[in-house]
Amino acid sequence: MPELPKAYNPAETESRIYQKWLDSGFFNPDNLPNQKAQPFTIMMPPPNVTGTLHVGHALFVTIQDILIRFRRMQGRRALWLPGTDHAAIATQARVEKDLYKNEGKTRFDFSREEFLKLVEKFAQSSHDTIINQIKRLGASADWSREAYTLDETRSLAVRTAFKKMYDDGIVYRGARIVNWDPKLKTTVSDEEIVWQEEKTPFYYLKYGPFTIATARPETKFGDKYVVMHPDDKRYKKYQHGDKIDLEWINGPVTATIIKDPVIDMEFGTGVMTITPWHDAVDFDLAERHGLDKEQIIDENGKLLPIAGEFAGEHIKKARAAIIEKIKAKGLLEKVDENYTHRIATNQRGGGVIEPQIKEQWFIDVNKKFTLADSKLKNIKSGQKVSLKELMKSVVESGEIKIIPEHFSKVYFHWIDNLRDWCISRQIWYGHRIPVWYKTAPKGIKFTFLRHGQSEGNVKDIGCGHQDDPLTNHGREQANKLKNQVDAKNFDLVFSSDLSRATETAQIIFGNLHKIKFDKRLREIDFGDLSHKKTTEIDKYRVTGFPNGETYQQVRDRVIDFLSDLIDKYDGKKIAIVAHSGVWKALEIIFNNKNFTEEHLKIHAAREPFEYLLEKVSYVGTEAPKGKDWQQDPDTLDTWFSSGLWTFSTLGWPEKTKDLKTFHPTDVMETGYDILFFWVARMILMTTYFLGEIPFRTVFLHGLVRDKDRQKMSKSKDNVIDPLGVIDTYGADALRFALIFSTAAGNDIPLAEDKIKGMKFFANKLWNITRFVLVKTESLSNKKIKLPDDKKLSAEDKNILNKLNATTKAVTDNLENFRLHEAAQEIYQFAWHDFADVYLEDSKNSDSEETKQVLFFTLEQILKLLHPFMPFVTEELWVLMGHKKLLMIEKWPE
RNA sequence: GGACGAUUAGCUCAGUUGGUUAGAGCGUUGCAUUCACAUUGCAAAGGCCACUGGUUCGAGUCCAGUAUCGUCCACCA
Repeated sequence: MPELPKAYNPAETESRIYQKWLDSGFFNPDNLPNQKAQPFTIMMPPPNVTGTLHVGHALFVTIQDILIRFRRMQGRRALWLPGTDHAAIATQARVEKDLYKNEGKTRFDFSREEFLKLVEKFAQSSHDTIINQIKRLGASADWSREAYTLDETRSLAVRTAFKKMYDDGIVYRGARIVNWDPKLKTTVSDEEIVWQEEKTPFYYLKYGPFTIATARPETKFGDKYVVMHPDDKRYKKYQHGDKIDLEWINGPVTATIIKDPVIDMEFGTGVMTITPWHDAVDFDLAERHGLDKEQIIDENGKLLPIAGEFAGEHIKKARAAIIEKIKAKGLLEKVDENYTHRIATNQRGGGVIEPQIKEQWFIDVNKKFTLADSKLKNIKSGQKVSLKELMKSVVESGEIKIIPEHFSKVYFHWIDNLRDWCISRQIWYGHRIPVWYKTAPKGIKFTFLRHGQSEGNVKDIGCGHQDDPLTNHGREQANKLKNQVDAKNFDLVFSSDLSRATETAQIIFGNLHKIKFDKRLREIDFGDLSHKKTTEIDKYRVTGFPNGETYQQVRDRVIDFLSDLIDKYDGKKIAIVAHSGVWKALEIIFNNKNFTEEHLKIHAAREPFEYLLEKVSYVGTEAPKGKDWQQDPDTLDTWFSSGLWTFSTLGWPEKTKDLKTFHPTDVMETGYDILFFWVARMILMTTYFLGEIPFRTVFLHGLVRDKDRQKMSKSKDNVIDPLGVIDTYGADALRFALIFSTAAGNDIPLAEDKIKGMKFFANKLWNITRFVLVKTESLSNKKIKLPDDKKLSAEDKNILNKLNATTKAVTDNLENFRLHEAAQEIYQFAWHDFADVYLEDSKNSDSEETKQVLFFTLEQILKLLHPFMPFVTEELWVLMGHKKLLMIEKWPE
């Protein structure tokens, strides 16, 4: 037997062992011995490609690797699928920061393509770094399946997802108040905002007979509503809707009194004016009362012409001058210099958020839709549900278990307060929104003329068959229309069929125009649904139309037709003679609208109806054919693609074997700080798209802090660099220190002493093995079988009993996610029961049984410890003479 | 303002469904050293389990309240 060094050397061992594992192929579940075994899946939370490994990564890698290695040894087909996240805003902000620091440039000094190349280059090198660092921790992940949120498969998943949500009316475009970052020039989600305390002067201004208080006088130019609580006795004499003329910053304005209970009577004077364009509360209030909204500040944070002489100035700089003017006009009553309030800033890049009303894409969390195919416990296939209800249901039913349990409450609370999710971002790096627009620069003026009634069967479609000629009554209707329109005004006339519509058109236009017939127009048919309810009609978007067509088929045809018109007839006036179903289709589609009562009224009428077509939009997974289509410049919130992670990584939307085998996944292990950002979004996306849960257990870990419970930060100089730690103490020591003695969900204080202690433990194992090997050298039969009970000494029995108890405890604790307890059990047994006691006693015994118990017990210890300290255990396993890898040894029972 | 946690040895933390004498790591003190390991071993000191009540045969554990600390969410015109 070769002489072993006196101390374990992790640096020499780890890379060699890792390569051995890689060569074995067992990280890939397809290569594991038992292909019929139950799978066990964990999707790795993809680290951002923004930087290098920190202890947070080390923690999640450790926990997940422990779970995976444990289950793999239990014989499960364990898949740990790794990947990285493009982290749109974070990555772009990082590159922009470097660019500005090194070259003094902004992204607007480059073309979109040039800039993206820079970001991609950075992302690629950052990716390589972080992946190699994760490997150094011993991660037994299946690198052959590695995914990236921005790679081709994942991008297709994103586009497919967007399109389906759009088709279901879940994704919509709307003008709403959003968090606008003037610095990065993008919207930011509610979750990405951090609040900072700021001491600022608080101005009391005279607003006619009232005094209003504000910290932001620069937003007040357009204020023309003054709001107070309906129960406020001080302002009893003013009625809701009263108008008052008063002198304001840039001259006289007429103010309107609004009474609303949202006002806090105790705060300030109990009266405020509102700025709906730049404040979420004011926006809601304005929406409630139907008030005007006016933009004061532009996208760069500069004042607009409404500010008069201050127009064009940046709000920060303008404030002092504005206050001077207010003072000069005698409108300043007093100033409170000791006022603190909180300002919203962007977590990434730190710009001060200036709310704006902007056209953005949203996910509607309250809209009911039909979940066609549900495998969920409390939701039946075909049931109508909202995303909120879905998200709640799967946790309430216990299908998804959150550990520690109290986070369920936090989760429910969050859902109750959830607003529609703004998913569009005005940055460049990320998934571009799969919507294309074709614009008609001059616009096409449509006039819709409903054709007269025809003969034939009047079934549920009220106007008969489209190939039937007009009735006498139909001719009367056509003549009536003729008197209502001036035929000379039109450049072009389309009819939707060759019979009654063409006949109607001929009556109206005579020989003035050649009547064009377009087959696509004829085939566009939403039916005459005037007599139905809107909810019934809207259903067709999901279930298809009475004639068997899907909404998407009809829509694509309409878009194709309109796109052709834009190519050929921009600036023209076109009359379309058709039945109401056609018009409805056109209008609804090019405006991206749901059916409304308003549509029904219009289409029930027989009067000509005008519409200006300026733009048509197409939503699809690929760009539409034809010229001049412009893709939406916005990108998607990074969490949109992350939300698809558990199934996009398995190849969705293709129906892959992997998807069938490994989904739903077993465990989602991540930090509690991204429960809302990510975990909730995965539940939303997966239940919606797959009708099943993304994972059975959510296992949340805490934040790693320093020994004094302080957050690690560069400025405090208390950052523990995991790579430095690995170099000094070994990956096993770091892993063990991270999970030892900290319960799930709690923050983890990590001191260097703790890691050092764990290195001692690895070394202890090394020397235990050295001793056992020397002691058992004479054992001829290395295939140990437990000796008969009768021959065993009291010491032998005692240690075997303890081993048995430890094995049970470790297994039980691992199965129930009590990793820290499992670690302590095995630590205690290996060191204080086995080494301190039994091993010492064994020095006085030379019996065959003792040697066998020594050898057997050590084997079991290495197995139990392998998930926690994979490197040293694997190395010792080999030194004990085993040919097969420890990583696929059978877990002790 | 709302929600959720925490309070156990000098320090950092465990303690699963209530059940004998409350545990670990580090630190402290004493002893040991040709021994697999000084990156060690043996031993010891150190706790009114925040406080006050309650439920129970029995409470660190369950309930109510108080205090202190922390986290998250909303929001301050």
